[in-house]
Amino acid sequence: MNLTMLNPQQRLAAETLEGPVLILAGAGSGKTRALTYRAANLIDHGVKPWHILCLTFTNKAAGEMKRRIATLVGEETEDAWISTFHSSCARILRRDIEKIGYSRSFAIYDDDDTASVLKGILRQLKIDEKYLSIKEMKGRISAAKNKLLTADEWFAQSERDYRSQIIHDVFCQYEQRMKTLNALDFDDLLMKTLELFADHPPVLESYRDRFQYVMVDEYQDTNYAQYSLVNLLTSQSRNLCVVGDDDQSIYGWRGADIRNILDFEKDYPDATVIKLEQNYRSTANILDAANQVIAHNEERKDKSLWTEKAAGEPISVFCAEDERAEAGWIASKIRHLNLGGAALGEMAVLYRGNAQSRVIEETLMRSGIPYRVFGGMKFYERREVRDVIAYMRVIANPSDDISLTRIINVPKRAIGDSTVQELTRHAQEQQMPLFSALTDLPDTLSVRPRKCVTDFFALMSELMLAQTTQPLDQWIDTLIEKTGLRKQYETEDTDEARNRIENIDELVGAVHEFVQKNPEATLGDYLENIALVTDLDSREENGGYVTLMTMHSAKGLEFPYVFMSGMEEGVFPSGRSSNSPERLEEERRLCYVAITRAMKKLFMSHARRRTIYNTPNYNAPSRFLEEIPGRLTKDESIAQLDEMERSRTRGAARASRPATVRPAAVMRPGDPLSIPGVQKGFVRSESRGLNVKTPMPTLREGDRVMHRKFGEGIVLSTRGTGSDTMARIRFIAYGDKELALSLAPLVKLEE
DNA sequence: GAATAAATTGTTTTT
DNA sequence: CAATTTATTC
Repeated sequence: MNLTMLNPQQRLAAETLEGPVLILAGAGSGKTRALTYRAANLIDHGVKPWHILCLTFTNKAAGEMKRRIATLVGEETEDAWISTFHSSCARILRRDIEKIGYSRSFAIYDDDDTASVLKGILRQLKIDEKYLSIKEMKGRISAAKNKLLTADEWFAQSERDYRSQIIHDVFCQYEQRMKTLNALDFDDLLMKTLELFADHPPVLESYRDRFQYVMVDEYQDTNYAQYSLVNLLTSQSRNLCVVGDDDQSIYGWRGADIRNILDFEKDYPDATVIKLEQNYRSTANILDAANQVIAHNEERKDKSLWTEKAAGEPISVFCAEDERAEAGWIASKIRHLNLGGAALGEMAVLYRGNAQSRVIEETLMRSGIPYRVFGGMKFYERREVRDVIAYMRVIANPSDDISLTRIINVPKRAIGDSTVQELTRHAQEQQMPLFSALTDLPDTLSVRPRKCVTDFFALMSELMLAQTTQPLDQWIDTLIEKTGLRKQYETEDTDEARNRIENIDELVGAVHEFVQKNPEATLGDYLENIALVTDLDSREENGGYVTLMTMHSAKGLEFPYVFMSGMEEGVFPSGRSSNSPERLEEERRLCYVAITRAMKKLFMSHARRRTIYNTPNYNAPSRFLEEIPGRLTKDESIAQLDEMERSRTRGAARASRPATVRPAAVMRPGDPLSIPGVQKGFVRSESRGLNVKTPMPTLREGDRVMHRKFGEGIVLSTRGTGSDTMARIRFIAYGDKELALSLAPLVKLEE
């Protein structure tokens, strides 16, 4: 194996093949490279690929690793398991879950599905949602499962008060219901695998024999269940190599336990510890900022990243009037980067919460900048897509009542709520799945609904039969055709309907593609594939669009140009973390993750006024901004004014006729630019005399202008002459406005 | 049973 | 505010 491409630490990581290994890999330190070389080196040393297990958190990371190992060792990697925790567990369970009393055709339920299950239970137990919400219940169950606690065990360690009893009841019902539905939630995938191993030692033994070399990526994000799984598999071979960075632990709220990585050396006193501290990604300025921010955390392993790269450009910081102006600044910067030769695919706008994306989206759309939003409403969460999938799921697993109730009246076929309730009640009495109630009809049902239900059952039978006779790609066409799922939108002449048709077609296309890639694939294979996939996995690098995503989703990615928006107290760090030092440290780690995504240039922005739930908020700049030394930043809120001033003087000097002098523009109370409490940015303008008379710019169609409040815009048209000239201007962030040139604080921008 | 109007309610992050 | 859920009318 040629390891000369690696630095000494990476090389040590790739060469330490036996025994426990801890690789502490800082951001951008080439950890994937070290890991892939290590896997390749194992194979090079005669380890058979099927003895290797690589566990990651995302499909994307797994795919990337698989691809890179393949290029190093050729096509021999097919037999190695390189996949996410969840899909590895699903694969193990598909084989042997019958040993613990489930059917192998089990469905994997996502958040929406489990919420429906819980909703039904809360309704049945007549529990007021205000007393115990679905959201809380989901959280409780997930947290318990992450700690491998059953409902009873959870109750035993709870306060055991009345409310805990209720929670316990719901928890028990949930478990029971999931079993009759033949469904597993995400956490079950791990927990049931461990249950299988605990109850059936020979199964565990077979996997221990198989996986003699185990590697775990992002170890700082493992929860107790994942930790247990890994340690159970490797307790004999002791060939466990984990990679991670305690500074990038950002999933604590989801049960990830940072102690798993902090205590690795306690778990394995003989572990080889390797630190990767050279960063290959970011400029020195960016790295310096990241180091300075994270240094404010108490609980962390001591390490510091360094780089050979030059200082690079300073970090641009911008204080905007409100979130629209912030978005306008971002759009303006993106446009200028793009004009300067940078591809849109090299840029990412990051934010703390998905809700923040909307204003940015609107602004980018208005300025004609192509973008794609990742996270948020995912493709597989669209209603029409879920409807198609629900059909597929019922056909693969007729016990899946949740999916069946979803589609029983989609498209509309006159099976209304009351009929469904009748059927559900009957099924429950007879202890059978809802699907069986479609043939075994309750006597109470009247003639009309009876016919509708029978017709529906005939349709489903037909589809089930077709599924056994047709290849999957042909069958999906049959499904769309016979159900009329596409047709229901064809008659509708709205953008929404067209969009839904587009999504259905895209899903059908995806199935066809899946069959192309896996000719032997069954319906079950396809369903499994989509159950564990997210839209993050579909991101193409260097696409011709700007990437919009949360800071969490950005982990593991890198972009030459990164915008961190909403750098405000209460937004980032999130208001919910302010009362807990641990949570604040996690927010800071998130900030560290976000900063270290940037390769060449980082932009940070905050808004003085931000509208949240329709109420204006005035937030102070984020503490994280203050944790970055001033020598690394450049305040663009002032720079923008400088630019205005420069353009103005230039414009005035060049003006062939005497500049029109206009009366002093006086700031009035209530003017958005003079809200009390301003510390940064535009308030400086007063001291810099920007509010006094300025020459009226001569503008023509197509000119780019900068407005003090509205930011950048393009002149659409002008009318009138002299001091009465009015210009219609399309602002990036604020849309079209008609302004009097003699009054508006406008300057022409030089291209 | 379906279409429409009214009312409610929520916002971190996600494999 | 917008999206979802519930009430009302046909």
